[in-house]
Amino acid sequence: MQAIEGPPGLRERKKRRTRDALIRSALELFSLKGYEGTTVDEIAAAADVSQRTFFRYFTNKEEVALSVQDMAESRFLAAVLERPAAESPLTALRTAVLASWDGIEEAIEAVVPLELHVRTYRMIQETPQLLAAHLRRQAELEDRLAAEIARREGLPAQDPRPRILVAAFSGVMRETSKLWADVAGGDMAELRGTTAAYLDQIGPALAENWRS
Amino acid sequence: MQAIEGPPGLRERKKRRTRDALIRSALELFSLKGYEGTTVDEIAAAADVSQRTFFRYFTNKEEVALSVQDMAESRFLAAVLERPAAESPLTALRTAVLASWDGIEEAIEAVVPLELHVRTYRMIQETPQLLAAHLRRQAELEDRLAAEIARREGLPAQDPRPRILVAAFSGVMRETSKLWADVAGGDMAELRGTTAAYLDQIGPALAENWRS
DNA sequence: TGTACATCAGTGAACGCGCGTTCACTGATGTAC
DNA sequence: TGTACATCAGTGAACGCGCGTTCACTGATGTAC
Repeated sequence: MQAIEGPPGLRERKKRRTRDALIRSALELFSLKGYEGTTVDEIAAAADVSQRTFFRYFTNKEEVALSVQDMAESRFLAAVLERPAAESPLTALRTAVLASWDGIEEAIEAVVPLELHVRTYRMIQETPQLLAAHLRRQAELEDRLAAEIARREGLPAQDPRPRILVAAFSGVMRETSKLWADVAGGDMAELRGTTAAYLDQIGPALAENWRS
Repeated sequence: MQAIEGPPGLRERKKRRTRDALIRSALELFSLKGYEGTTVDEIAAAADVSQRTFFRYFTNKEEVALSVQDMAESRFLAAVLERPAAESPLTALRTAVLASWDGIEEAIEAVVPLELHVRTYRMIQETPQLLAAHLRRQAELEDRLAAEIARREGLPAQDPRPRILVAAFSGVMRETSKLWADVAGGDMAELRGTTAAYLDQIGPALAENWRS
């Protein structure tokens, strides 16, 4: 029997609040004192819970740093799963990522100020341990995306095309995300524009001669 | 005045031997007891030096695990720098990677048995912390490759094509490397074949319709 | 509406552990004359 | 070939530190009747 999700009870709402408080406290402290300069104990204290409780919500310190980022990636994956089978693989990825950005600012703001999230994104890029963890998660996402595309297209697991496509696509996303945080200062409209422009460059980038 | 590299003296040769001994001891222990199950003290003891000495050669435990892999990547980067400017970007990458594999088995064997290197490669893929560190280094390599291609082609820094090309290319390399370690059991001839075949799939992978 | 019980979020305190660093030092290798 | 000095790889011992875990427990929320 599958439990139908009703409105969350008091217990669930309190959990959500505790979790959000931990994330907010963590990102603020990271922004202030750096990732390595912040201890788990400090985060817990700032969120007014015990250190023990921190570890009930996050299995390690990395996880809280990447939690908002993670949410954005889950939305993207969910959006891909919803694309109609008629769309070509690249079109599906493209429309999915744009769709996943609808309402994302509100979703983030429900947890942390958008501006703090942008600062956190920059911090991830600059902190070797976090960048490494982030890239590993991205690689996991790429695996799932490639599997989904193979499924949609009815391809055998060893066909290389889904993985190659996803790698090129993800490369574009990595670059545009960096521009979004560093140059555009977190402006989503600009991110949409840059992403569309960069995706259009995939074909030319793989052409033999760039000077034609 | 640039010091011309003469043949290495006794001191240099001993350093090289100490370093190689540390790598060999480390990879063997990792293979035997896992990365996290092996301490730096054990590695140093197995190589018959003090723990203090270990940290003169490697800034941290990750670095020794990835050292052989690192060598292969340096060779690739060096090979790219040697490609004639007349070659198109994708051709340059392709010929460079194949060239960098000439004699690589001997270069690896000079440090550790090839078979141990293959087992290490698999271990890296399976150990979250190492995979993360490895992907971060790959990302750094991608940055340098993209910069070199932009330079060759005389492109402004913000042109997205070098980065997109390098991302797609690196995606192929990641996949074929995994196949090399997991399926081909470290056979370089097979790696060459798979890589060539996969690179030929880049174009088709980015085509709109895969069923044509 | 009230009672009895089950669930489970949060606690407090303590701890093991290995990484990476710091100190002042020794002795082998390299170099100059 | 020998002496005097400079360089630098390696040592030994000790330590600070924070992460992540373990224990037995409390009290708030949820549920059944």
